[in-house]
Amino acid sequence: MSAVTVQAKRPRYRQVAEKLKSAIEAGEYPVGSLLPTESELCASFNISRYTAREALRRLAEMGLVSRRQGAGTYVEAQVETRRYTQTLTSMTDLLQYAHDTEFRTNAVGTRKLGREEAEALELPQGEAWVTVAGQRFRPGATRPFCVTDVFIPRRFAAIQPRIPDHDVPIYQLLESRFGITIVRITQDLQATTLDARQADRLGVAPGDAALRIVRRYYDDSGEVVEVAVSLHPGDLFTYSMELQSDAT
Amino acid sequence: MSAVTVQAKRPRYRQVAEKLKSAIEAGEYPVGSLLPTESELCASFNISRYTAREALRRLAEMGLVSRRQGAGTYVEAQVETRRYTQTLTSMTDLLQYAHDTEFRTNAVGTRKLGREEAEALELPQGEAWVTVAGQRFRPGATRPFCVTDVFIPRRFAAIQPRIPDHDVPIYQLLESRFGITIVRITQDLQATTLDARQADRLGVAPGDAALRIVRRYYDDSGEVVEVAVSLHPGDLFTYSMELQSDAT
DNA sequence: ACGCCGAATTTGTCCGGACATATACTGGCT
DNA sequence: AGCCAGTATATGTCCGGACAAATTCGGCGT
Repeated sequence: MSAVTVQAKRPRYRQVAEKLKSAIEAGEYPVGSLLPTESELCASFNISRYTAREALRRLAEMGLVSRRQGAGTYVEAQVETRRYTQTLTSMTDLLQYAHDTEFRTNAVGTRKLGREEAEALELPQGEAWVTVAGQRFRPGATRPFCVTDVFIPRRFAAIQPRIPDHDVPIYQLLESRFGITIVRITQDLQATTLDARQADRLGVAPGDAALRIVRRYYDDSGEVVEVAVSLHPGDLFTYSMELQSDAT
Repeated sequence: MSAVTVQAKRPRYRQVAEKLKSAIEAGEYPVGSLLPTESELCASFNISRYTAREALRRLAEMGLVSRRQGAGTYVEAQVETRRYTQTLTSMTDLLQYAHDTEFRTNAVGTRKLGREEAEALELPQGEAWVTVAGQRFRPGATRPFCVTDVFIPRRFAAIQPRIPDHDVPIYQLLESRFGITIVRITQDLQATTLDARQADRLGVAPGDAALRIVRRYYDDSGEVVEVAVSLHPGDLFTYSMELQSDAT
């Protein structure tokens, strides 16, 4: 039995994809330039169009190239950027609130923001917003692990009656009620020191450390559809996230 | 000009994929069961195998089904979970440290963790770890916006000489030096109150609020290859993240 | 200069067929 | 009962061809 190099026999389209990937990495096809056309690849590699397309599809999935009908295959990146993805399925993942936590709505209303408030949230101050204030409790707890202030543009005011005792996140209420889709979410997390009013709402002492999370939800037109500000006592809450590498 | 319903003509494979998706959502094919085979789909929809495969490929990309050669197409989920992805290309994204910030290494060494320390980090306490302590400064700043403690398993001790004035993240050093791949990262963020020693390292007053971030890096075998603990003064640092919905 | 139209080009969709490879199943042997 | 080989089945790889749809670009006319 001879010691054969265990070079796993890879499919042709994979070999072609790897050759092209190397060429891109070597700078042979700079970012923005066009890759050879499918028929050119067929000729130079002596393969069928199926194999060429399969190779290009893999490169596109890696994010190295993009393809446009009628135009060609453009080089998008010189190296494959590893992507880590965070999968959000329910509020549990993003908001980290187990479904059995209890939300108590303290106030729902519509008002214009004061200048200070608008600046702190980086929102236009002239407009009126639907505002929701609430607390969130773990089962059996007497002291909330979160107080939240939510701001929603006035055009979604019809959502107000569904706010108290909602058991899905407000952004999902907006999605189903108004047929919009949240395509982008930003989150800012910062440590702050609680002032007297905040500490009172959280049931802790003023001056304690708290985690402040500002979430902004954007629809496909880029408009803000919700801003949520949460305060968590430092000893009661940890924000955990897990990032998985996209296996290729 | 008549008001024609702009029902865009969709390709056949897309129509087939949508039909199958609806059937899965309706519970016709429960999770774990087998979808019809390609040849069955060819017959029932009167399509070629190419079209059937293309439809199934879309379902697989949506995460609804998985395919195994020789076995068949298994239903993996009843509904498409919207996935939001966070792309990490460089340290800027994950660590949020611009490349022009300056890292000062305070100490590099090897030691066993004390019991308290090991428990706080949820690490085994018997083993020796390479430890790195450092501060990070913004250009021109006199006070650090971050102090970091890094723990690395002893088998990577050879990395130590490359630690001081590293300009790529340590986990990338480990990847290139030891040929490992980080496939999973977890991050825990919490607000804490600084004790005297921590405040001193950060150059702020004891009792101030700080953001504590614990990052754990895992390789493909599930082993921890690095644990990093960062402390950020509340007034100097905001952790921002942006999640993009995967357009389908 | 400007816009419109048609031709050429390029990728997208779809078909039929063939063989390879992984998996599951069946039946016989020990 | 348990192992093993053979067979059937399912997806994976690959080919050749055809037409559709989007894009590009040159030329023509105004």
